Amino acid sequence: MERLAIGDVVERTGVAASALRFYEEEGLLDPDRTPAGHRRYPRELLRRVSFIRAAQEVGIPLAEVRDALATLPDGRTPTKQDWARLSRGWRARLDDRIAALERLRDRLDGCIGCGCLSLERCRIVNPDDEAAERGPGSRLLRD
Amino acid sequence: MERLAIGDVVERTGVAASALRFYEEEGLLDPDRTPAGHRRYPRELLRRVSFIRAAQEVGIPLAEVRDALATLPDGRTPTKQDWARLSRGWRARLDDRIAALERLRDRLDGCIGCGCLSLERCRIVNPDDEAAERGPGSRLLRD
DNA sequence: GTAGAATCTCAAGTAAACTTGAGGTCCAGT
DNA sequence: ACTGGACCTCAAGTTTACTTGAGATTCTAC
Repeated sequence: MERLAIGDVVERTGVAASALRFYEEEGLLDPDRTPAGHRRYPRELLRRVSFIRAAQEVGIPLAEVRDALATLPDGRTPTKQDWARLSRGWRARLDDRIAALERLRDRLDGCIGCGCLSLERCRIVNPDDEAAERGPGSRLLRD
Repeated sequence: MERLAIGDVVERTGVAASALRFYEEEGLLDPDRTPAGHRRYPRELLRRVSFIRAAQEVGIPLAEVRDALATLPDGRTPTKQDWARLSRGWRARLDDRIAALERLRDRLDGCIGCGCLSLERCRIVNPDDEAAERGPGSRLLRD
């Protein structure tokens, strides 16, 4: 069984058939077809599916995932190095998101203490501790 | 200026007027009205707006924010303790999300090393290191 | 060789969180 | 008094990521 039917891919990946078809429509996957038109997924495509789903967990939109996948060589099966390259850029995104949430959490800690969320004083609402009345007006959560 | 016009709220919070009206429609805000029907936001509502936007940053859907806000006492202006209570439950959510992203990152580190995303061996794709061929089939990213 | 499962395409629907537009009203300054 | 900007409502549109349904075909097993 070198090339899997869509149902097999559903079973192995947990990704719904409708989603697989959708990814194909969006240019993220391009399975072979049987003469009758049924999709056949070479095993290497499972790797793509995994990449797509994992990227989604990190919060990367499909359009960007498509662009990333488009940088894979066409013609040959991607190598470990190819995947590693994609994963590296992706790890940076993860770090950014984690850092942002941690900043938010730290500010929140201050707020639990004061219970305020006050425009003038609260650190989560007004991180820069900017005076509310002067300057261009305090914009909340500008981060 | 005890009760702000919608434009003032936009200026102070950076939240679009259309979004403020939307939040109202969804039951998250309930500003007063002038006799002519123009919205007037008491300053305390700015705190709600801040809470809503901050919650959004943490990834909490509006429906849940509405439910949280609904637990605030109606009749009296929420106290510091009220806000602190909401913030605490909210901090737990943040911790969960951070932890999930960190787990993902750690697994990703292994994958950058191996460059694989292989169904059988990759830690990000198959966290439990389950043999792919036996059992109910390896479900990816089940986490 | 036929029933039932699996698959196909294409169109439309869903959910969240807003935005945009049309058409009309209200208010502040000159 | 009048003009321009701010505001109003209500309906419809947008984006992302899919799901659902209808109607037709194909494959698998008995």
